[in-house]
Amino acid sequence: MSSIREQHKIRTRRCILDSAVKLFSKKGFEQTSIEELAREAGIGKGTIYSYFETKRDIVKAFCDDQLDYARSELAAKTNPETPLIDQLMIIFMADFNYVTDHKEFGRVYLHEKVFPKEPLSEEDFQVQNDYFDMLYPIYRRAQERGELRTDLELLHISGHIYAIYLLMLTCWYTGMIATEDIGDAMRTMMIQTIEGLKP
Amino acid sequence: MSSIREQHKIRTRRCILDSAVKLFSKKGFEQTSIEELAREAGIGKGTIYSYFETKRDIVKAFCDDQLDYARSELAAKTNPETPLIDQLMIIFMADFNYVTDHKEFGRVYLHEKVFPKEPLSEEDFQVQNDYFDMLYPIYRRAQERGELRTDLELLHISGHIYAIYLLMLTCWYTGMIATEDIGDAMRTMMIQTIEGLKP
DNA sequence: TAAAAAAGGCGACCGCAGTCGATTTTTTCT
DNA sequence: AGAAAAAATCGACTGCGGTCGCCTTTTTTA
Repeated sequence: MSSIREQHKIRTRRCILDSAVKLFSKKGFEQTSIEELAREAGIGKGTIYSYFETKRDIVKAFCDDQLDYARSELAAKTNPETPLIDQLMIIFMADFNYVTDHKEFGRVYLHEKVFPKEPLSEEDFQVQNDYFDMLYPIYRRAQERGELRTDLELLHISGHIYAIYLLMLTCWYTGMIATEDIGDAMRTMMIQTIEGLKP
Repeated sequence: MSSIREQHKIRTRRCILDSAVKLFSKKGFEQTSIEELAREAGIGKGTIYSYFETKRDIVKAFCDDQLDYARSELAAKTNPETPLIDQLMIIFMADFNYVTDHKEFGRVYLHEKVFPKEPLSEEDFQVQNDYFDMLYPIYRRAQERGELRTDLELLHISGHIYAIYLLMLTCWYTGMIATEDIGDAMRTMMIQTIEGLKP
């Protein structure tokens, strides 16, 4: 039963997130105050805190939604029979482009997700697992085609690729690699990952 | 010429850092206020800001000092003729143990260093380069012994190993891997890095 | 050595993230 | 429908990070 109250809550939540995207993108995360955000959303300051626990949680909620959506879209776009490296590039460059397009959001989100203050909540673990679940079939298929070793755990393969993705992110945020060079760098490192460092 | 003023400044800076270590370790970074820190150090609040630009910079300064020291110590401890994997484990587990012993410091430091708000300053780049310079001889020697491919750039090799280190850090901070299992996990992933994912 | 200049120290003050109790709106009960 | 309970909204308030201009200490100048 979707009462007036429930509908209203959903609408208010959306409104807060929309206002946040607008203001954080325009002025930056730190430079936007909660009061400003409340004004933009047409509600009181305290109300925001009954929807989100902290300012950073607003970013987190938005990014979780976006990634969820982006990844479901993506599943349809990748052809599971193309070479692994090509699939990886499509998947991770999509994520990466999202970050470069929303630098402020990405930074706050990554701080929370990669080096959180407290261990991940049950719910956050689930988001992480859903992500891995999406990738496992791709790796398994690549194993079947003989592109990946079959004596490795899928978890370790997933982790390894993710590590390279993190490396690319930090290289970009620190300014070591320019936006336009990321594609090449990512491909190089992904290939190196698959081939190994050993002669 | 080391005037009264200069000596006093050095002593005050040390005092701030010592007080910070004490309080941040005991109560946590966010839970310690600058006023408290100033009281502990026996100086005024404003004075702290003539030594450090922000609260996080205090952590950054401390960690930079510590890592610098720890790495110089380490150079002496590793035998360049032992197998690469053993050298890597000694180096990266030393860094890692430092982080597990100073979780709060590590977290703030990693946020700044891995996903900074602004691209790294010239000075911070230098710290990064010094670190790489320390590792290059190790990789080069491993290439000469036939443990690593010689057709790869040292930068890419370094980056790859660093990526695995970052992965271990995030697994620990998110609670995916317990402290006592990190050693095994790191070794597994390092070996996988060297061997590659390809059959 | 006295005065001028420079550097350092300081805490009241400002703006903002987050809290809390009072108030309004919606739902449930009779 | 009306009363009581529950949920949601709100903005004044609190505590903290960071600033700024005034005061003290040290150094330089003459």
